[in-house]
Amino acid sequence: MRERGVHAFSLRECARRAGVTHSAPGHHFGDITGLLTEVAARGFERLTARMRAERGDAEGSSALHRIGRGYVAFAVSDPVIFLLMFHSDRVDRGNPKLQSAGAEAFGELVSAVAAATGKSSRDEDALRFAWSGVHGMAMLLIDRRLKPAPGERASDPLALAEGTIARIVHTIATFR
Amino acid sequence: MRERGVHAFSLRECARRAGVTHSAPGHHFGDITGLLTEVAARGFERLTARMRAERGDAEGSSALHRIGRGYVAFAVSDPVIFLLMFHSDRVDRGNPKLQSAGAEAFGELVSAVAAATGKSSRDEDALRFAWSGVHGMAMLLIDRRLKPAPGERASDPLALAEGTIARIVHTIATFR
DNA sequence: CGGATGATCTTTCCAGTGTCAAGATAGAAG
DNA sequence: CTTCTATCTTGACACTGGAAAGATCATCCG
Repeated sequence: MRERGVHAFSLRECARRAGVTHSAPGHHFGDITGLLTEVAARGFERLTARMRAERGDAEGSSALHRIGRGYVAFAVSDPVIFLLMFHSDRVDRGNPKLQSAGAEAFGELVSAVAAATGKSSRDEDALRFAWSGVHGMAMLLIDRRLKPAPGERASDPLALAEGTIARIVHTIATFR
Repeated sequence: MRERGVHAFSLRECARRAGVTHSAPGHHFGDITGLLTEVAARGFERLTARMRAERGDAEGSSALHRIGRGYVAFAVSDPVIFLLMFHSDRVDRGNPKLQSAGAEAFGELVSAVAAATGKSSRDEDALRFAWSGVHGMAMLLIDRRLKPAPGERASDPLALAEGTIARIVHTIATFR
């Protein structure tokens, strides 16, 4: 999948590399959607882990900044899986494991936003704002749609995100 | 494509519905990537038209708000094509027609951001912030990942975006 | 010990797919 | 009247996902 994109992924090639016959995968995952759904679910688990690691024990708006950085970093480091997780029409969105893995990742964002706003009750507006900004950043970076400003180094795509993330966090921290 | 997603699109079924034989499309578009690329390019032309129509003759930060609304509205009204345009691995990103159509759509955003900031020189930070926010909003709405706040009607997905777009625009208008 | 059970994988088959090469058709150009 | 070009067809090939049926084998239970 990483080599040639989701569309080029094939059960048979997958089985070949695993050293089994072409219908062994079908036995374990039902069909190709089942397999991709499992891969996506594990992707969400990895996203959660990445965000937690990046957050560490940070508090306040620093926590949100780091969660955002972890989110974008994960997307950039594994773009094909990230796209599969969020925007592929080849996964089963109703799958319970996928849903709960997604919800857990989302929970990290919720708690970080709460840390940044200092509010006890969930602020849906702040959540939407934060998620949209960070997710859009991730998607645009994946597609290499953002160009470095004049004088800015482009070597690390994450560096391009840093300023925007800071701006998002700052805006949220001053939400009223 | 709209009926069953990009992954289920088939040249042969396409030809069947067009009333021609299975390899007529190949003659016109080379291969399936060529056809999808053409569809994506026309998608960008429609996106541009949609944003222009929504902007009308608005000026200042109102212009940016409307451009953002047009962007999101297009994405929500034709999600499969929007996804194809931005994040499919089945289009040829190097295609000149696709690139120029994309650049023209981007130009609308650039000019709207300039209108909102009032700056004459292009502000890359503001651009990134605006584009990330609006694009992320569009993607999350497409995937139905945003839930209405308590007491908020969910009937129209665009309504969920309105507040966030306003917040983005306001933040940009006060960029310094 | 010995049979039942269930998990894992294989074999075989089918309809469907993208792509290619070669040919047909027909209108326009000269 | 010939040539050219665009459009499409015919026929073939290797590949795909999936279904059905069977093989192998460890484990459990009496």
